[in-house]
Amino acid sequence: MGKNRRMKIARVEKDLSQEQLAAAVGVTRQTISMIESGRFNPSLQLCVAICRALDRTLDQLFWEEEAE
Amino acid sequence: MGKNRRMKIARVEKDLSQEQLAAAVGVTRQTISMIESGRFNPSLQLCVAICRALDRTLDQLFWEEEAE
DNA sequence: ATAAAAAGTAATATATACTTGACAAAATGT
DNA sequence: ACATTTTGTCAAGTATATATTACTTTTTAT
Repeated sequence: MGKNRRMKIARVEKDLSQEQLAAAVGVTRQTISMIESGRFNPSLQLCVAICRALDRTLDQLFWEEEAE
Repeated sequence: MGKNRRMKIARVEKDLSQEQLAAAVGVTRQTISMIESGRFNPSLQLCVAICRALDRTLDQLFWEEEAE
């Protein structure tokens, strides 16, 4: 569970503050903050809601290919 | 939150029982059962673990395009 | 340099994911 | 038809995601 830079970038590209994104997906600002800073494990539903708000898919924001 | 048929299909294609998949990802059989039958909201980490065990990505198992 | 907005973080509380144990129903193999 | 494996489901417990409130630090704008 590292930082989620992709999510932060997607949010900034959409010109949303953490608070605005939080309101859009129905959680608090703190929850968004902790997800971006990678120090917890959101539910699938929340991930999907974030993806829809930011016009991305799960793979684009939350999937990491493994090194080989 | 409907049934997750894609996950079940991917599991069967890999010839794994719910119990084997559960062991592979470190949860109980009941948890896998409830995810497949769509009556709860797994964590991102668990979704990722399931994807890795089944050689799929998040989009392949857990993303649904919206109708337009 | 100052003010305002945005973001990090901490403590306590609550909702819910997930476990454990157990039993029944359904599926599969012989 | 029977035995075995797999799956569905329930009740009660534990762990953790998320809320709430509040304070501090950083960023952005004037």
